[in-house]
Amino acid sequence: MGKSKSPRPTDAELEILRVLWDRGPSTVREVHDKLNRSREIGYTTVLKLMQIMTEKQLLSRDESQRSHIYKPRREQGQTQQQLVADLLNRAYGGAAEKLVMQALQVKQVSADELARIRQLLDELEN
Amino acid sequence: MGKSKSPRPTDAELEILRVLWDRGPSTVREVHDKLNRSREIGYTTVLKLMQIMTEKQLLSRDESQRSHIYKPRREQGQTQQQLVADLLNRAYGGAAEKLVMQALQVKQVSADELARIRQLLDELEN
DNA sequence: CACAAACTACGAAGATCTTCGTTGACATGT
DNA sequence: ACATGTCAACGAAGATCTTCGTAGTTTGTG
Repeated sequence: MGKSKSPRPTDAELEILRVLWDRGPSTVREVHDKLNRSREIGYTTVLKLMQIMTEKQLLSRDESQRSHIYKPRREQGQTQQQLVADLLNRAYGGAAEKLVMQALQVKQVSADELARIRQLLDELEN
Repeated sequence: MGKSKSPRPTDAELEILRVLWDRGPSTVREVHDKLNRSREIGYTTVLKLMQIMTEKQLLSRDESQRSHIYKPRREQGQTQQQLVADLLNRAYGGAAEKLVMQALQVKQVSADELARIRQLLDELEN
């Protein structure tokens, strides 16, 4: 045993991942500045979270500088895919069609985007 | 204070909701029997969860019989929609297209289902 | 050099989630 | 009417999440 597979990121963790996806590899300071613009949160809170995420293997960090530089360990798409697969199983019993339907109804999707989805449907047809 | 809006169901709560969606209104015993088939879980654990869910307004119950009968307070679709909207915001920054794409790639979708999705796309075009 | 600023590490508090044991009320069969 | 089984209520333990204060270290500046 030993190897625990990487767990689903929590809400706060996902907030941090989103910043890193957006900015690329960043220091705690940078992440905190970004988050702090939308909500009040202490610097050490972010630091602690990022340390824990590193333990959990959600992030890796470069410690060669005094200000460590963090980045996600898995690709954005990979994490998102895991999350959507998870929701699919937990809430839809695996019925992807239903999930897709509801996602499309929740949010306005542009004509361009609809077109790209159609294209994907065509590819899936084979 | 007082009126809190109904929170996102937790994992264990969602398990219970799925049983109720499946079976319709049910007693704790019935829900427990169903859950217990797939994993080991105590009767009072399920009872407690369902009591809490009732407090949280996720369920309502009929107490006229000795064995109370529980049912979800919101429609299945409404809850699912809330969950998918939530994931959309938390993990995709609202980009429904991306979520849809990844959902389709995660799970095999039949030709029938693809057709129905196409139809929805057509409707959304207007 | 000495002081201030910025950084990491650590511990701990409070909230929420999940789990179950215990208790007391009620029902059923003999 | 008593023994057995079923039920709801409650409390509490242990896990995880989120938050931040404090302490100690390194860097930069006068």
